[in-house]
Amino acid sequence: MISNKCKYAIKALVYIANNEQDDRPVMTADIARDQQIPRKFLEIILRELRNNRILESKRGKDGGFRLLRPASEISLTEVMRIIDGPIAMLPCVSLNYYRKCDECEEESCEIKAVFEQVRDRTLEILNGQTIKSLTLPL
Amino acid sequence: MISNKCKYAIKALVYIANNEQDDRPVMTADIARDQQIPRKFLEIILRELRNNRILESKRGKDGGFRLLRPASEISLTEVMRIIDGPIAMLPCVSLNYYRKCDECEEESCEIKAVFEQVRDRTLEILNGQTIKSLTLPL
DNA sequence: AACAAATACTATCAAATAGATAGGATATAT
DNA sequence: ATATATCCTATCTATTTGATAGTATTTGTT
Repeated sequence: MISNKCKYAIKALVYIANNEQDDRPVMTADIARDQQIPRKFLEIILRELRNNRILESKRGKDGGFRLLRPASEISLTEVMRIIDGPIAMLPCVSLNYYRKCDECEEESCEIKAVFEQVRDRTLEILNGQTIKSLTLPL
Repeated sequence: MISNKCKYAIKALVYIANNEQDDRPVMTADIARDQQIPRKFLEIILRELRNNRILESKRGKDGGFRLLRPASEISLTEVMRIIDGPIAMLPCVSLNYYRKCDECEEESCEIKAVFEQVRDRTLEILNGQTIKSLTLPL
């Protein structure tokens, strides 16, 4: 399962992508209202995405958030890794958050291979998706 | 990520399958020692698997656990669902633990389709795996 | 009957994570 | 100046994760 936080992050980014026709940044309050995301929680998420160079922010009146890159260059996996960490089902099989298991030697691990397969199939799908590909068609 | 508990459950079942040549049940203490799983925690896991009709137990001297069915008829997904619950990445996309999202209408959900794909590819792999297929070749 | 050895059960417990909320500081357009 | 937005810090509750302790019960053996 991905966390609610991660789901909110993805939905917020898609919302921003869908509403960036003019050059005014998108406000937290608008996203929160339209996507039914708790406003203060969303603030934290958007700031985290900004700290990770997915968004840029503008403070003060007429402030808000804008994508720092084209939506087509923000992959779903990148967002998921920022918010939730590993995508793989086992730490010892994670590409970006690898951690050795305490209790088993990997050479003799019976279950590692299966979860490597799951990881590969999952990434095939998720790597192909970007914020752009999740937006509404024009 | 699957939980440690789930990883332990799978490893314990594979261990039991690998050690059931004679008809003596396999003891918690042996599994815990050989697989480096905390013993008391393992007790809880094995009891849970017994309550879910994966294992049968025998108490008292020479007691222990045995598979209730052939290893080839215990799928990996069944075990994972017992211990960890849903396999899907979103509740609204889970086959066995479906739950509607609070904040969005599914017809207009932008991210549902992707996670349905991930679910299908994941299940293709995991459904094909059984405790038998994870055991050591003879 | 006594004993040893195994699971069954109940009750906790600590740490981490999830999912937020509150309140004030700071920046900016008008 | 003022209104409005993000920024930041602190806090909070509930749940989950991962586990431990201690006792009850069952069973095979002597």
